[in-house]
Amino acid sequence: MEHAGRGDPARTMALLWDGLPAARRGPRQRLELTAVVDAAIAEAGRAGPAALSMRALARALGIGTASLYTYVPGKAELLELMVDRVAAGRPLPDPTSGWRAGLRGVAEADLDACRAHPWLLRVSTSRTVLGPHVLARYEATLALLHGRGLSAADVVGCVAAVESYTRGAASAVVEAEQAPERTGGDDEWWERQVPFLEERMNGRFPLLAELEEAGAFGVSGTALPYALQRALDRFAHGLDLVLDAVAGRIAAAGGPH
Amino acid sequence: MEHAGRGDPARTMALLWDGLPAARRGPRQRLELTAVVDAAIAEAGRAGPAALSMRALARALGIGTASLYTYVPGKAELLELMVDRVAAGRPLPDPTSGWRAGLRGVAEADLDACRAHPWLLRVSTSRTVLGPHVLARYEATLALLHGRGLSAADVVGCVAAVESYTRGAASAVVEAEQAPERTGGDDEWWERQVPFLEERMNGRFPLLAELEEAGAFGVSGTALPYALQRALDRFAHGLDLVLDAVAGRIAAAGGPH
DNA sequence: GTGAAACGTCGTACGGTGTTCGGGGTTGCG
DNA sequence: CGCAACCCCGAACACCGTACGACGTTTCAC
Repeated sequence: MEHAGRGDPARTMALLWDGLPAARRGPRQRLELTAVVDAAIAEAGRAGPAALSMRALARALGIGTASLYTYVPGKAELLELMVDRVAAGRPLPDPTSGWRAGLRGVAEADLDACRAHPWLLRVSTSRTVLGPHVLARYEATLALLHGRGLSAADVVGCVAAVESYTRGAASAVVEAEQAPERTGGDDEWWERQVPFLEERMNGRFPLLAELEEAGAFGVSGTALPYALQRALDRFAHGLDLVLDAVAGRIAAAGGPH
Repeated sequence: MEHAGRGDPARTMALLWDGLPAARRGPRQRLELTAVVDAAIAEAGRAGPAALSMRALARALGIGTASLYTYVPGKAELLELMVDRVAAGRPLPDPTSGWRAGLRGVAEADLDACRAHPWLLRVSTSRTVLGPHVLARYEATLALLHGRGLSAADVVGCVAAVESYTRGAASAVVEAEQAPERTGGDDEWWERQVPFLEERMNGRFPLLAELEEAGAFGVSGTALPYALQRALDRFAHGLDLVLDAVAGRIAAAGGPH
């Protein structure tokens, strides 16, 4: 349903790299492929990640539902096109300001993209969307770590680790961000849980209680809802941790830092 | 749809901690709540993560679809119960063999659980499922890092970072594992992509080509499909990286390692 | 210039989803 | 013993992604 990479790879690759084939016979298509993809992105953003119904998309474009399938083989392929298009919108990392700032920038840009387009987290990662913009970003990210003494496998491995961390932490952020929309109240949910929780876990989890007492679950500000601010704090904290680990590998390899 | 935490928190918490309320009037329910949850887990595992339809679950249990709603307010709450039940099946980390082995064990147990129950990755993380078994696992995981000189915030932050990494890397593994089931062939997909890819990216991504030449995309074995083995290799490599970072924090804090 | 093949369009239909409603049957308290 | 409370469930609602086939348009080959 929400998975990509399902259809004919040849057709998908052709759409990603070349767009719609020029038709020879018959009436011209009323729309450009980019218009379909852009409208899909807008529609998915508006409707939340329950996401994008082909009917609603067709309505927004002013065409019949079935006509969508002349532009795109199916929803899976459309999602792949959307992923590559979003990747096109993010800036490439700047190699002049150092690998650490660059890698942090990539992770933060990915987080921003996931917050703006929550459906990104629902499409496949293993069968990477092999579109031109996705690959260009990957190439530029690898370049940040290239030539610092790391082995080729380590370069790829470190980038993959940062990406995995980003994906996991970003999904926590996105879920925190969307949660209030589902139940209404901002922190209301937590507050309503508290009495039940305290009653049940009364004394059964001493370490949790101790850490809570020590402020381990506090957040850095109150402007945002608690759950969101906590997820953002954790994203930053964990990203530093992962980048420290990469720094350790580079230092061990003896390359320029 | 696949999100948890939607219904009445009181009802959900009561189900998680106390099970079904004892009925006073009317016929007894034919099933136990645990039977419903276990059947749901089995059904979701069998049907893949497209996952669990209330109709199919009711059929497997030999009851009408609507009857399910007398046990559980909705699908979201059922998913929460399933999460807590799966957590109950995983062993708690062993504190005697050191924090590193313990934390690795938690991450690997989480990976195993995600591979066995792919729908785990589709339920919310931010609004944690506050069930007894989930909390017990969290408490035991925090205990691995407690008393090693880290601040309370660092203990929580490091555990959160490992969890985020695990979630991201595990979703790559699970997607690699499920991908073949969707298109049939094991590595067939990659092989079919190659000719298109080489044609399009011809010379546009020199670093990618160089790293590929250097074997950066090789895998540690050929027994498993390529994409899955690569995801597993990356999981292990990145986990070491993250654990190194935690070790660095512990060393900097001067606590017992 | 004309016929026919190829193509875009889209109303309709199919099989699926989660959930609600209302009535009928069963149980157990007072 | 009566009646209120409860479980059960067939049917229906409002959606979803996608396939089919009729219809109108366009363009190429002759």
